[in-house]
Amino acid sequence: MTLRGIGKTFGVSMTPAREAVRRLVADGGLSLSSSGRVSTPELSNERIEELASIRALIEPELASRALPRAHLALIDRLQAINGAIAECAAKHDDVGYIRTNLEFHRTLYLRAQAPAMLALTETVWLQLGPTMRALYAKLNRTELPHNHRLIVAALRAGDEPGLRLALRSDVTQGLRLLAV
Amino acid sequence: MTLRGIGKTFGVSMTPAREAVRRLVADGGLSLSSSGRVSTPELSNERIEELASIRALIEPELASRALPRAHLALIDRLQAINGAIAECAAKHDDVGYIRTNLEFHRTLYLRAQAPAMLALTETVWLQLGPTMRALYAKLNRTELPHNHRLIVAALRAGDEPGLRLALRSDVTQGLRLLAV
DNA sequence: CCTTGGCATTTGTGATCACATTGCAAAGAT
DNA sequence: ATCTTTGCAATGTGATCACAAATGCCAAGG
Repeated sequence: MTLRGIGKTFGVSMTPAREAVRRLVADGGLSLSSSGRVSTPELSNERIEELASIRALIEPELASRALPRAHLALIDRLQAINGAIAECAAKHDDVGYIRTNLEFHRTLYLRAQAPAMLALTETVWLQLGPTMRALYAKLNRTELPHNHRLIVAALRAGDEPGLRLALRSDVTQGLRLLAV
Repeated sequence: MTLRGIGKTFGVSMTPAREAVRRLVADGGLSLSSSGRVSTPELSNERIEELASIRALIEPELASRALPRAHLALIDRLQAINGAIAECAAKHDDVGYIRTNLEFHRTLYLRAQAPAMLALTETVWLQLGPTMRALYAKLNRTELPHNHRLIVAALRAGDEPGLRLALRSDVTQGLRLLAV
């Protein structure tokens, strides 16, 4: 991946390509080695465990803040997204699965009215991007929506501790499988 | 603040100045309005409360992870930094106070061996920068080191719940005064 | 005196250029 | 045959240029 190549790919010059790459590096999605060559960051088990811990800290808090504001229309939308996730799983569409899965979380967290927390969470997602790709390639995809159903059920019941627990499970369960 | 002015200030051209500004914007330290003009971000009470909540979530976790690795030399260094903080408070050196205060936290968190968490925390500190500046200008500075002494004491005693509590108090206490 | 319209200056963005450094590869020596 | 060295191509960085848009100012009219 060269700056000139990226620029030519998107029909722009070097300058915007450099901007984008530097921003990705600043957010942790890419790591630049010495002499500025960019590379996908190394995915050590410690790093994965750490990022999963961050998700387990912040995302239940976001869900808890979204709970009082979650009305029925939102819950229905979440259930619809769950259906789309199952559809992607059936079609073995990995990237669609990951994208829709994150859309489920983002849709819920948007209701939390906590933009800084959401931005931090998305930063963590960005850093986990290659990891998720590797994870869901070797994962049995029929089990994950179970946690999502628990989340929706807790939202309907207004069960705040259950919601936090379901989030924590959903976040850590998948990533724990990768840290072997 | 113009890009050309920043560049001339540091003796470089527009390009590196633009890089730096865009990076600060990406990290939340500055906010660019429409048409790319940079400005210090608005500090609403909700935003301050949200950032304080993030600190209250992550920093006790970092301290808890640092606790098993905190040997005596580290604790002595923390106590020395505490002395420097008191010195800055006596000299009414606001910026030195804030800088040394953050150095106290960073020194502790470095032992947690959690670079991603530390990076996220520093991002939050960056976003709180102007707020801290406004806070410690109107604050009685003789009370804050009390929490730091609690932190050091909990480290010496190996008291993990006490450490978490002291961190949470230290983080939220100051910022709560500003959200009036 | 206030408001509004237009104009000039300024500013950010994107492109292109020049240069130093790195990486690769080919050729020669052991 | 393999290792080393040397040279070239390619890449990132910083500077400068061209352009479009926005901001501020000044004047003219109400």
